[in-house]
Amino acid sequence: MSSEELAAWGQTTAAQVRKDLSHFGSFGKRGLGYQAGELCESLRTLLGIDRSWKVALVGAGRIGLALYEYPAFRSRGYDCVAIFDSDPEKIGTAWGDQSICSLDVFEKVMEERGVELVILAIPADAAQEVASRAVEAGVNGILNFAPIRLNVPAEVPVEDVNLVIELEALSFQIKQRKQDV
Amino acid sequence: MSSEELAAWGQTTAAQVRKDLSHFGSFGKRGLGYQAGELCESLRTLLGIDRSWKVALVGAGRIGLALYEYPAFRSRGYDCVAIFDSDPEKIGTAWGDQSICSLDVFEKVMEERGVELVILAIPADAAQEVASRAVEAGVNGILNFAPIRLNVPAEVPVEDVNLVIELEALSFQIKQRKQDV
DNA sequence: CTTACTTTGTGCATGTTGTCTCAACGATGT
DNA sequence: ACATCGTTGAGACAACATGCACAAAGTAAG
Repeated sequence: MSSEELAAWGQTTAAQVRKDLSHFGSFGKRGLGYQAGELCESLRTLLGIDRSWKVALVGAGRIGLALYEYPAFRSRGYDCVAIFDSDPEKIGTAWGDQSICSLDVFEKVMEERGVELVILAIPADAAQEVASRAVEAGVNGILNFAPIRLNVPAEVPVEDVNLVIELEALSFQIKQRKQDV
Repeated sequence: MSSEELAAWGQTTAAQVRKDLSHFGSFGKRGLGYQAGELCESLRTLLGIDRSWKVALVGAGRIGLALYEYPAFRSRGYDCVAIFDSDPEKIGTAWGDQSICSLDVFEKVMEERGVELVILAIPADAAQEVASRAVEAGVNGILNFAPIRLNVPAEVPVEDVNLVIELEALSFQIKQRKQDV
């Protein structure tokens, strides 16, 4: 597969593909292109997705449920090993093979089950506190759905997913294009 | 409110705040700072979020439900005026005040209700077809949760939300930091 | 009025990112 | 063996974003 082909696939340019890949090493053969399977495997290793990760889900609301049931999740090696919620009515009930835990036992469960990633699917006003406790408990990274900027040490990466901002970005782009015309 | 204060709030530098704002005009008063309410209003207008948008939700699965029930949605002016699904068992049932429509009447409903934005919360293999039909029906923008790169004309903006990529980005960052140490 | 203080908006210098171009290299065919 | 073709990897260059520093401008106090 040539860089040209990869570029078409990823909506970018051939030069960009080659530069990005060469940043990590030399994967291609001149005159021939890249060996797809081999390249894929190398990239998986480089990206750290050649293994499975232990994930805890905080927040058993609708967003939490949608994530928990999302098939691509497990198939890509993200194993949900714990679910937490603060609602007493939910605690003790189960989703699939996971029973929902109280936040009172957060630290204990996190350590026992060796959680590496935390997904925050809770309201903004509770997110910072849970994030801090997760960091304290030694978590490696946080995926944050709450609409606030988490304050955590720089060595703990945070990825934010903010649906409202996504929609607002769309609105802005639409407005821009209408004005251009 | 000074640019310094705004910068701390948004985790950036004062110079960055001033430069970004000055890109759109001159909002501040020297020696005084920015008048928060006024600035907010100006930005809302500039971003195109000073009005409400008519949204159609395609896909009445768990992700669709989570989005539909997300309170920040409506409170920010995104009004869901239609829900579509391909599952015959869901068609005709209702969520709140919206009954779920068949994709057979997609074009008709889109026009009747004046839909401006489409949210795709459906599997990857159905997303491209619906996206094309939405463009054909004159949609202004697409928020895409399906894990594929949609092929649409450049004048229709698309925002992608890909949860797996988000997690993989986290995995990569974690791996990087562990190696640095 | 004048002086001291605060804060913006912008020119400039620096670093990062994306694009173009081309020599090096491997494969293929004569 | 040799020439030709196709493709990579890297260096040069342009475009862009970021951070710094300062003049301009406005406030406040004596």
